Amino acid sequence: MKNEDEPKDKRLKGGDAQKLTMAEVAKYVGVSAMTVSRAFRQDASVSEETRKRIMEAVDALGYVLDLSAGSLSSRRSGFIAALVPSINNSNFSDTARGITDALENTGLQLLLGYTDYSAEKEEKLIEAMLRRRPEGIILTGGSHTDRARRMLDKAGIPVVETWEIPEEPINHVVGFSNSEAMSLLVRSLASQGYRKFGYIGGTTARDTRGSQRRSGFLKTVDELGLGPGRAISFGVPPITMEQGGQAIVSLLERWPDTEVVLCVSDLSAFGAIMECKRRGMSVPGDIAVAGFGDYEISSVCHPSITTINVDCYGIGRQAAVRLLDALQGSGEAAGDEITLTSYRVVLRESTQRSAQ
Amino acid sequence: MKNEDEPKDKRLKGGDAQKLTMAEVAKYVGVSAMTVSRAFRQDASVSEETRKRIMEAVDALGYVLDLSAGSLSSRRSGFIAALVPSINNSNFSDTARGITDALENTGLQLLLGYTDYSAEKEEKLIEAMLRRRPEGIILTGGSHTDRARRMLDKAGIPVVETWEIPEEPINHVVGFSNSEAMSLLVRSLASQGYRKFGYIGGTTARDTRGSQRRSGFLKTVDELGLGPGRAISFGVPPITMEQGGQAIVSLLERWPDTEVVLCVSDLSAFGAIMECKRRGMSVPGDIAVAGFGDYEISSVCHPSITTINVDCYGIGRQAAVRLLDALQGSGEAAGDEITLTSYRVVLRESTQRSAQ
DNA sequence: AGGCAGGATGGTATCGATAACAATTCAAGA
DNA sequence: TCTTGAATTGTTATCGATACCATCCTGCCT
Repeated sequence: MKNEDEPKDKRLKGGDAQKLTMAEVAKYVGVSAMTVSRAFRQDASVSEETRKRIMEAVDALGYVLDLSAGSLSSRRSGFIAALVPSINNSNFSDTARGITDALENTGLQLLLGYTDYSAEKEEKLIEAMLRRRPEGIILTGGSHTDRARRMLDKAGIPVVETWEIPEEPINHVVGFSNSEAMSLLVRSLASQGYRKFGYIGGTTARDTRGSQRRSGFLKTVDELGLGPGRAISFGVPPITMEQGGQAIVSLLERWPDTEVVLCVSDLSAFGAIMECKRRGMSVPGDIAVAGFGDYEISSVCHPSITTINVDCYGIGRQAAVRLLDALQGSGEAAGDEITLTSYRVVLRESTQRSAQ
Repeated sequence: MKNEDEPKDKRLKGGDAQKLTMAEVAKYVGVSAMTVSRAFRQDASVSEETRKRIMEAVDALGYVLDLSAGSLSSRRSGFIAALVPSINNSNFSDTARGITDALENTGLQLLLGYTDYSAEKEEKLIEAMLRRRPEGIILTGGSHTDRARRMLDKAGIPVVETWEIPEEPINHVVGFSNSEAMSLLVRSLASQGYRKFGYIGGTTARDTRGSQRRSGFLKTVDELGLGPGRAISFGVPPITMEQGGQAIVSLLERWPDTEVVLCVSDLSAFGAIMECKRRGMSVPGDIAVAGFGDYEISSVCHPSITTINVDCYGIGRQAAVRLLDALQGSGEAAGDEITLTSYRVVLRESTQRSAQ
């Protein structure tokens, strides 16, 4: 009764076999489609022997599970959406990596988008993502359009905002205060004896983390009684290394006696340092420079660059864990939490005071 | 007890509205679900007036289209899958950006995965992606497991391999010969007068592009009669800047008279240069260094780094265009094509021969 | 006037898997 | 021996949108 003499040699040809469905696998094995479906999950109750036979058939036929059908009936898309400003920025791609890694073996897949630092683009992306019915969504920053907030609210899925502490969080938060982190860097350098502080970075509303770092800088310089901070702005994000170089030139033209320059990110700091060297200035001899983010480049660069180390990977990882928690124990712990991630000052050569 | 029933401002207040369906929008407007469905497409025949009313209702109710349902019945997932070795590498994230940009306004969404330079991980990812029934798939490189090839073949969707020219292409190819590109760089530097060439990079099977560059180097040095090339290997990809620094130290210990060192990528070249400077050596005075990939860092660095510029963004963009072509004119031009992308030598300070 | 093209809209049957529940088997305990 | 229930498998009804075809209506041509 188990002899199936149907021809089964027309596989490996692609195209025609594409319409292979679970029911056909079931028929091939001699069970119901439901049993095949169960064989694909780990928790389901299927006898080892049946599962083995099914999996052999799956292999022989080259069947691939169709999740889009499955997610419709189970009402679980298996997606987590995440939006970052840019994937070219290694800080954010580290975060994306953290998310992906945390999602491993959960059956959830990451749907990644980049907003290009634009709230409008973010709004569009959020809508595009929600159309896929993600089970949760991770955002960068706390600045969103009204419509975006409404859509997120209505979607009824957990939301995690990352990389900063929004004034009005939507739901969960995993991040740190960019302003305080920058403040810490200022104080740290002040305690090394630096007095005349310059800053390179934008004020644009596009990059709220950048703005927060800037205001942290200005506030702290003020608090320390070190006169008004000297700040230079340049183009819109994403910031380039080259712009850092241009900016430090203007800054030093305007305030030649500046002792140390803090930059919104390591990338601009690197650009600034390289431009200085190109012009024959010594760093930190003539001018000290610090960055933010502790990119790989900063430890390798000569001089190595003083910076704030941020746990980019951990932000992603923890954001995903928050989401998973919210999805599992949905009944319990409905509280929106703020998870603070660590940062620390990394003093390196670029701000070393020469012994004198 | 009544109070207990009250919702305590729980986050999921949109929960009830979540089950909002197209049929309900239709009822609200007084049309059929089919008409609502049509209103969401641009080509469909719906009167302007009806569409306006529907869209107002969509807005008022906060309805969001459900693509997972749509893709099941239309049998078009709206996904394109792309696998890159790493998203932390800006060369590949540029490619991802190229793909995303080319997909804009096509109604297709990018499903991105990273293989971590592992064929096994690639195989798993391919399966995970195929479960979402992507309409096309973009891979990096031409080295895949047998099972991966079988799955791709059976999937019956267009495949584009990128970043190199595989010996046995699956389908479409968008890339360039890494070996020839490296060869061009060698010849170019030889014509500047360099004679003693060193190379930094791995031989690992994980990074086929790296291996190709290496063999291109060795072959060309040999062809030019410049003795056997001096090659140093180091750890597994993803290569770090720091490893570049370590590698050049070993290389110069072993072959102190080396005149110029070529690196598998700009990142290791940068690390090598910085390490030299740290040790008080001048680049290019004492040793010349060149990279591959023309990362942002190379033009900003001091000294700026000689490299091969690769059209990373264009690779992504063209790969996506190939895919779109294959999807549209599926009847015509079934031929698998190889699209060559451009590369060029960029001579910079790091290999400048001093006038003497 | 009649007829007909073509735009606008509705009705129904899917798409492929899974939830929910029913049915069956088999083993162990009363 | 009968009962009970856990383990395994089957049946049916969806999930929510869209393909496909039918219908209705308007306006224009001969």
